[in-house]
Amino acid sequence: MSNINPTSKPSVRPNGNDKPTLTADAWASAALDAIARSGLQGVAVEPLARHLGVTKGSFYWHFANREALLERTLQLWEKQETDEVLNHAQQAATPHERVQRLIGEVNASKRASRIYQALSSATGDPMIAACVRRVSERRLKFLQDSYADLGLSAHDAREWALLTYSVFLGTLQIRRDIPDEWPAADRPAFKDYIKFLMGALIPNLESPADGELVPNVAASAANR
Amino acid sequence: MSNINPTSKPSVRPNGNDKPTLTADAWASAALDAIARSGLQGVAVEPLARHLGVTKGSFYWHFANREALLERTLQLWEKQETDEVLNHAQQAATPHERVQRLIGEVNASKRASRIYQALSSATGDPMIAACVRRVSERRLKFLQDSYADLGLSAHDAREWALLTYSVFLGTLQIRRDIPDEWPAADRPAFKDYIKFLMGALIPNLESPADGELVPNVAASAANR
DNA sequence: ATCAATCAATACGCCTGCGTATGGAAGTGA
DNA sequence: TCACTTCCATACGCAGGCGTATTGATTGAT
Repeated sequence: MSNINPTSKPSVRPNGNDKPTLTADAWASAALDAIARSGLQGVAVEPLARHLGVTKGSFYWHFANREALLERTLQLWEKQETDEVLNHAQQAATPHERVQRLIGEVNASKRASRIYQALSSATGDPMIAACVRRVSERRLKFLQDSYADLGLSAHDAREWALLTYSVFLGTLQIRRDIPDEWPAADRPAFKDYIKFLMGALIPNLESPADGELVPNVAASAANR
Repeated sequence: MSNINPTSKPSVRPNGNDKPTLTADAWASAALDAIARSGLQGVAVEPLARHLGVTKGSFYWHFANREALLERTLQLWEKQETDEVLNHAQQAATPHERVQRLIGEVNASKRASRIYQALSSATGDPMIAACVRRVSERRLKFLQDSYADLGLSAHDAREWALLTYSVFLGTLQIRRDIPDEWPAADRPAFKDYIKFLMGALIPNLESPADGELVPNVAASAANR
């Protein structure tokens, strides 16, 4: 009898001592690591089994097939992505600080960036595409809401959100493609550039003389 | 005897009528198409041979192995990428217009975006990484030079180039991940957002009162 | 103590892609 | 015409991943 049960089934039987007996989520977690390392093709049953120190016999008890593992892995990723990343910025009190935190997030783990890009470039699988879509839309809406809370109109908030999110995504890719061109986090140039980004990505709302918003970036010269 | 010749060998023997006899570049071109369609794993000898209507026997005459095809394909991509994309912007007279053209390029072919991302996510192969790195560095330097020609200092030009390039890359990814959130090129919201981008990504150099450059984005309210 | 359920190992067949070996057809030069 | 080159087909062995079938070991319940 195979465990076709797609939902959760902890079965975390500590077993007393040495053999923890794997969980479906353990496989999904390992699959996520594999995506970060080797892309989507890293999600292969036999290599994963070897990595976990077991054989295929274990896998096909927990999952019907590779597709099922992929589905579970995507659920795990989507949950982590929205819970951890967005909640971090969500906790910020002011919308101003919320956007700031998201911008600072560009220096976050390369792992998340690699997973995202690996999934994003998997254009074939509609399940993956839908998952990436949901995650990306949620991020964008979060940004748009933040800008709206800053006092921008829906139209302007959308434009600023698109701008900032594209900077976020693009920066992740730059850090991957040409890491040498990106200032290391411990060098002064890093904080310098982050300040520049803050100025460029946060509208200046101080001159509503005619009732219109006039966003201005901070003077980059002030950063030096 | 195999054709280990890595350099060019046209051998475009029209053959008179119906069988054009393939070229190494024909294989490379097909491989590039495959990357755009199915990612790096699309570069497989037998599927490509089927696609071209021949068998492996043809391939292993033109190339030593799959790696050699990849190398040739990367050369082709690098050439097209720098020649076609950058030259288009290069022709612009003023640096201001040069940056504008690059920004407008975000609406360019999805094919180029897919190829770039597929190669970028191939972190394993150092040959691919080096190629992506060269292409990306060239683009960034082009942007930096453009901003420098605009009158910015080397430091400021670098920051603006990083910003604009990240917007460029990020926008390509947004258009792939959440195409519905991106205004279609034929709708007024598109030109609207492009204008917004121009304002946000082109520094305003009109107030050098104290000799310092004070870049400002244009009022987004002016776009409506 | 026994029985059933849980989890995993082993062994098998299948498919697909890589690379090689060999031969063959079409043109080319002598 | 005969040798030789160019380009491709065919056939083969190999490796690796997927999925199945079967068996085995450990545990929990009765």
